[in-house]
Amino acid sequence: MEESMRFWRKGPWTTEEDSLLTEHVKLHGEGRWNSVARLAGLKRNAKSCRLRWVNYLRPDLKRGKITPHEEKIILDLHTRWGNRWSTIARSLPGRTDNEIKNYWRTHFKKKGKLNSDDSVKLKARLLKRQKFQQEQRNQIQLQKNKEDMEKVLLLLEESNSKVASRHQDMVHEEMPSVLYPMTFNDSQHVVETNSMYDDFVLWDGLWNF
DNA sequence: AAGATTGTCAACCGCATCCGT
DNA sequence: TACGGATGCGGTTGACAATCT
Repeated sequence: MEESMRFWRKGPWTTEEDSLLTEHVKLHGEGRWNSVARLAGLKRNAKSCRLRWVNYLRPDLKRGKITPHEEKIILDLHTRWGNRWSTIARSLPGRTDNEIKNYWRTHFKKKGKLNSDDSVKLKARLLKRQKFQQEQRNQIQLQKNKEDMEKVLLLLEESNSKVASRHQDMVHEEMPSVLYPMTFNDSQHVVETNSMYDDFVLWDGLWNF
């Protein structure tokens, strides 16, 4: 109650406030931002303290411009996740969600409006690459599954044929689920891959929507 | 040179979710 | 299980700088 009546300072942080907050977090660690504000002698609310620390004072922050490599990652992940900035930020050590959000808005959102064709082409290129990578992963998995199946069949052949035939159904049921896809033929596999791709496109569209 | 426009980024706000009681 | 406070997230704002006319 008393806290809500308190007059909180707003606007840009001063160097004194920064050092007070930094010292306090160094001593007591992150979290409990309400008490941080009080104990550090700051006239700032909890949210303001947390934001200042996370976006500006944290020692592991990377300063300077977003590199082309980071830009590529941002584009890639935004295609996949949409505006989930904190999720994207986790893949870019030293960069904050706020930074990435600002970068996206200034560099891509407007460009998208001015030249939607370029944006569409870029997105299509990224999707194509992702589809290719996904198919490669599927191929690897398929190959692995075939090898596993051959091992299982070998074991089955080695066992008594009568016992094997009596328990074949059971063995199949107990087979690890990861082996199931290998029962598909190639054409079925392509269908499965394409439907996964369609799902991805659909979800991507929904995110952007 | 000066005003207008655009770009950048720190900070705020409201809402959602988490977590302890 | 319900409630309230703490925390996190994404959208938005506003101040300042840079660029344009």
